[in-house]
Amino acid sequence: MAGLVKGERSRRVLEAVILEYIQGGVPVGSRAIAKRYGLNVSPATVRNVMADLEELGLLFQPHTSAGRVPTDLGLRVYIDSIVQIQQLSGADRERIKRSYQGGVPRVEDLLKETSKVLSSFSKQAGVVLTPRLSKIGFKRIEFIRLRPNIVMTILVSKAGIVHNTIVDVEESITQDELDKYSRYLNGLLQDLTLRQVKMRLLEEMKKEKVLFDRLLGKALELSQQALNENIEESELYIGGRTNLLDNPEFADVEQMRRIFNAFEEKSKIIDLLDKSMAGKGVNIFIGSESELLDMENVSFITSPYTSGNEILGTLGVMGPTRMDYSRIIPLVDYTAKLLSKMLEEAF
Amino acid sequence: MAGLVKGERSRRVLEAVILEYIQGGVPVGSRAIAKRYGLNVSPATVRNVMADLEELGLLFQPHTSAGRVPTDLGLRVYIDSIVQIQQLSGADRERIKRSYQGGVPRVEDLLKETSKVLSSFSKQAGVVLTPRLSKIGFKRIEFIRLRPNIVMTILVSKAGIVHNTIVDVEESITQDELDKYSRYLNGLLQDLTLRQVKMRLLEEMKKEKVLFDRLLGKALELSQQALNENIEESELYIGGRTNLLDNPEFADVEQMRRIFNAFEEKSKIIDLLDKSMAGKGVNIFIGSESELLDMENVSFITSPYTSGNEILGTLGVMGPTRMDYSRIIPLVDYTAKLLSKMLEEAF
DNA sequence: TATTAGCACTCATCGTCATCGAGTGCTAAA
DNA sequence: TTTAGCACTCGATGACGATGAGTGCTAATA
Repeated sequence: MAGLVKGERSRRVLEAVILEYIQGGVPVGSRAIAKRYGLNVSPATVRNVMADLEELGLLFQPHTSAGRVPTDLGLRVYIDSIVQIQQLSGADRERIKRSYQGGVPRVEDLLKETSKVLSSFSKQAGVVLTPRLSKIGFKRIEFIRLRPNIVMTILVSKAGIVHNTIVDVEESITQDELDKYSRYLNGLLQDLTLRQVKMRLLEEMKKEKVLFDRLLGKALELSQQALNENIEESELYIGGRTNLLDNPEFADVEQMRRIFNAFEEKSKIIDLLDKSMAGKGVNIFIGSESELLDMENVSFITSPYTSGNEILGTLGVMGPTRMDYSRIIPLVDYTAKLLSKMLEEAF
Repeated sequence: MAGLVKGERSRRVLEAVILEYIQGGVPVGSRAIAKRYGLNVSPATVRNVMADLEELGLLFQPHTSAGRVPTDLGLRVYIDSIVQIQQLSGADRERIKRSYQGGVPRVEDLLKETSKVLSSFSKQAGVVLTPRLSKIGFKRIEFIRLRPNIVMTILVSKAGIVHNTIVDVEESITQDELDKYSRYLNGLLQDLTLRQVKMRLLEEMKKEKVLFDRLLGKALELSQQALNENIEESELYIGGRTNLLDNPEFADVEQMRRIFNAFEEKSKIIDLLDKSMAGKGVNIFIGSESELLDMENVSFITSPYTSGNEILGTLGVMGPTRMDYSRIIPLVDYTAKLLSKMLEEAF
């Protein structure tokens, strides 16, 4: 796709149109480009180039006498082969780091804060997909008897993620019994991920001795139930939703409704971010490319974050396709790396 | 204020204007009211009455040749002394109950679900303020050593609300030690509310024996820290934000921005709901009455919910001042009672 | 005296129409 | 190959009049 645009000048013009469009949000004409951007050619020449670019599907003309607007494809080409991503300035990095001040935070708070950091530095919405429970390392399980036959299970991960469930048991159990269960399980499950824990529990349940050891059986059953639901699911933190309202292209209510519906549903955005977990480094979905969402004009810039070698989740920025990619791409990249580093310490 | 409106007919007219306005959202004229609402008077008479009501500040005329619109004061009079709140129909009650299907939920899920129920039945936004931690009953405390000098504390309430904090300790502690602490505290603190727990801890720390018992001292200190923050704060669940986008009066972006900013900030709405915790039964804030919010045209219909005799939090519906009060008031009322009943079982 | 019919008046809304100007494509000259 | 020149397109803007819903006032009526 990089070879799609033939000459240096065409590339310059495409870049100019996009930069101008990103800044102004209105179709951009040949004059403006010829004047600024020091191409040293006349508007007429620019017009010719633009006509070529339009034929290639990179630019688009809303109506005959209007300027040009980049298409999603045009943005794609620009991002893949024209724009050069510079590093974030040292000052910016410092400012981002400073946003995470304070003592040792809980992982959830760290992630929530990250969504805010992303949004405030991008002036768009920041999104952070939490790690799936199945990926986190087991630390401890507790059972607490809330009512005679209602037990709360609390799972704590190595990194300090807490997850609780309510289990309905058929016969009433005493707290003493429950304490025994948890002591037993805490010994058995050290140093596994929750996914491994789940499998381990299944293995154990098959062993013969379970048949003879009621304690064991019950403990296994209970924890199995606690793990049964949604350990493969992630949560989504969204920061700075209202920033999106400042984008003039979202001024009409219909568009806004779609976006805020997606915020409320979350599942669609989660699916999209899930996808981006596979690829390393920064990932970009431009407008219609993310078919999942019935949202035209919306782009995502995402990056997975890790701890050690394990990919835990994804974070990113959501904004209009007309977004300052050259600024936000390094922002997302840096934030992901910073978060990964902070998590490395915690996990 | 009830006596503000002199005659029966005036009241009927005020009611008619409000009903018509709630339905249509546009200024309502004398003809429409004379025709429907069987007043058996001519439009001219209605006009005279309307002029009187305007003088009283209950109606308002956007411009000379337009119909009338109720003012916030007009709505207040209507709600306080005209509208009669009927019971929710049995069918509606059934439908609401059915929304809470499924097994024993966690309290948080129950509250979150409630915000959704409120929004879906009102077609507006539903809000639920969670109980302050300080009000809930202590069940259990656990300490977990995440890293040598980082300890996670987990508080569990009787009703199964889980709250965790991270505490930074100066010298490293073993898990065994921590287990001793928690055993000790769990014995000490049974059957207190968290507020009482906090005070109890302070008392204990003053006793002489603490000076001689290092274990004791450390345990107290640790739990004290865990309780230090935000046990007087509440969380806010908001359901059905996007419903508000359907209200034509919020079509303009500026208004929308204000509202969604409030959703993101939350603190203003929390303050407002906090206020309504004092009054028993349904509470109504009409437009400018809730000066806290810089939101014209927004009303809140709220009600506290309880468990036993204790007021735990508030729930309600947030919508345009032009809202179907006669339907939503009983909805909020019933939902608060239903939730209270469900919580009574849990607490 | 309270109500109502009648009527002139007001004013937001809507469609029409002309103007304006940014931007284009094309042609011919450089 | 580039560019100056020019006719053309078309959305945006604003003026204008027609429309009609709704009013307030006055005089007639019950």
